Amino acid sequence: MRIATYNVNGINGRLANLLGWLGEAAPDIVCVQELKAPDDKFPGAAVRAAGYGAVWHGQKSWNGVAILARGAEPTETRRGLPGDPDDTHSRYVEAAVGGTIVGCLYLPNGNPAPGPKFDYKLRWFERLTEHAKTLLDSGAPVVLAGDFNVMPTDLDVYAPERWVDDALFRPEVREAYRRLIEQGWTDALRTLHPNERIYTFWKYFRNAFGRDAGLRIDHLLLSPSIAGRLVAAEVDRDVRSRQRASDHAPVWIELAEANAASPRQAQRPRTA
DNA sequence: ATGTCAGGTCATACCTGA
Repeated sequence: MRIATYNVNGINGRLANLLGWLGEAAPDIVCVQELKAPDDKFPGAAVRAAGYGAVWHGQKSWNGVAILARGAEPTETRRGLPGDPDDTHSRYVEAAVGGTIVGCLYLPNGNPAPGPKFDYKLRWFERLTEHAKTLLDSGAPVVLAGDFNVMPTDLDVYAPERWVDDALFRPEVREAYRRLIEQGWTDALRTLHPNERIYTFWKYFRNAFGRDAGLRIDHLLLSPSIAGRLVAAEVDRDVRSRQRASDHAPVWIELAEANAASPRQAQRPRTA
């Protein structure tokens, strides 16, 4: 089973790009961020025609998240994080797909820092971490995927010294990410590629992609009950080079099939 | 500071967020 996360940066403006990639990569589940469209402007018919069921939580102009499932209808289990009824941003949607709980998130950018936007980012991160603990405690197989807007370490930034005061890299934010991981989550890409420079985002400015001046900010986190099934994790870099591309590339993981006969299966992938 | 996008509007040229 392949699960991807892709910040599309406008699902309608870049629909052809998204559909092209879906057709080639055929991921089983896709977490999409930055729809930049209200619920009634989500291109549900086109997504369905591509073979995907979907749940979405849209918003006019900004934010917006969706979960796509190939040949299946995701069952929505939550929209919006608990902990702040006054939060109007559409940044979290969660669904069950074939026994796996998928949380799709778009963590606030937080710039400029310091400031109210940065405060909101830190509060949102805290709410995410609290909810993540609840998910872990359930024991269910969970994937938390999306645009976290945080580079976890120096290895995840082309020029760390230039980003130390940025909301995506300030110590408070890296610390928040570390606390989340330490609950027991597995950062899929970093686990399979511990020493590689891997980026998922390149700014549109100054030929950032051409210079490979990138950031790793899109992450897939696995609960312990599913982490043992991780067999691959990659970035579809080529997608970033295309016409009308998002500034993010899709990131995907491959999970070995769960043993249908024993739902509480082993923590390690089975070998032939 | 620079740069590039997409979406939205007191619209055909700006503004914002990223």
